[in-house]
Amino acid sequence: MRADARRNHARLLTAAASAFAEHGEGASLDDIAKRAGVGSGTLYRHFPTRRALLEAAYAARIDALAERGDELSRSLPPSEALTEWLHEVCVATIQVRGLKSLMGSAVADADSTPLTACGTVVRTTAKRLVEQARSEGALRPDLTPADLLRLTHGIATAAELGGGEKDTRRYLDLLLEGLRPLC
Amino acid sequence: MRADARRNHARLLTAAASAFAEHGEGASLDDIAKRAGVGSGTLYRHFPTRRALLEAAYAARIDALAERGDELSRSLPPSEALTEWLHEVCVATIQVRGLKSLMGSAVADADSTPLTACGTVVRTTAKRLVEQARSEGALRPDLTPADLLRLTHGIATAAELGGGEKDTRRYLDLLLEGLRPLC
DNA sequence: ACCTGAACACCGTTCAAGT
DNA sequence: ACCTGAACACCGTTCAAGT
Repeated sequence: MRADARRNHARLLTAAASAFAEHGEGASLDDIAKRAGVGSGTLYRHFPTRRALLEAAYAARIDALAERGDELSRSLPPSEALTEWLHEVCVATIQVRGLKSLMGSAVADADSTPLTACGTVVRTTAKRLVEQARSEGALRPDLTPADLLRLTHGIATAAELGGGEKDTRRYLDLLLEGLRPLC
Repeated sequence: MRADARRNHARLLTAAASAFAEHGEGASLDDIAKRAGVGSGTLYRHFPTRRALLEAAYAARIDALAERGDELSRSLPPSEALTEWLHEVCVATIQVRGLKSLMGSAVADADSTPLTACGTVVRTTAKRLVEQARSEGALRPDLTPADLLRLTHGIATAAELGGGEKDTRRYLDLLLEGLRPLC
């Protein structure tokens, strides 16, 4: 990769991050190219689709979420670790502007949407946490990690329609009540 | 209202309905005006915002949903009537193209989004069904009708990310499990 | 090998002119 | 009172020309 290409790539990423933060996932691509000081063609060369740019812009945030999953599974009992991690996914979905649609397609059915890098990372973490909670008998056996991620995304959507971040815990707890094995 | 105005209004509504069905809520307004055989200014005169047009295009569908709520509350025990109605809301949200964002803003917090006609109708029906289920002791007392509508919208979102309509029942049942009073 | 930016297509929105 | 459609602004996307 040529030096100027590498530099443009980096400038596009920072420009994209701030534009998405300001205007959400629909931010103008032309504006992003301008902020980065490159021609619009250069943006398309590096990131052929809006999704590719979104994915790249939030890769670090997604990795941080995966890292948090590992931390939680080390420091808490399995079922609490899972609960807490799903809550953090909810909060990130709501409060990080532009992340929502990316998370949505990351947890969508793999047959209908091609699996994204973000999807792989998030599913891997979910899988580990779910398996640990299940082996403790804290989770219905008929739920896949993908089910849980989708339901959590739904809860984030619901909380966003309500009071925002302050409803995430309450709504998630209601859901998780239904996910426990029947008593 | 002048005769041609009334005619244009009607033509715009049918054109909008088919365009939204084909291309979702983002359908081109210019294309809708063309299909209706009117100038674009006429569309804006009748429906100043995209939301106003969406609202008008789906008014009948929303009224039908309210009507179903009344039928269900007459023919089923309160808690089943509520469950069944919420399921029908889910199914409509997923399968009627373009309806989703309208339903979303209909159940959003009234402080952040001005209450729509669709919101009023849907909330009124939810309120009656929730009150009947609650008086039977079948529902947590800390849940408002708005909470339930938001959670249901979240469930529809989750099901859409998964297998579509075939997951609505399963996901909704999981949620409703958590909404029952603690045993 | 990579970049630039003009060019094209498309869309939303407004408004002067028309009936 | 209502309609028309040209005009403007804005955006996504491509690609010939340039280094």
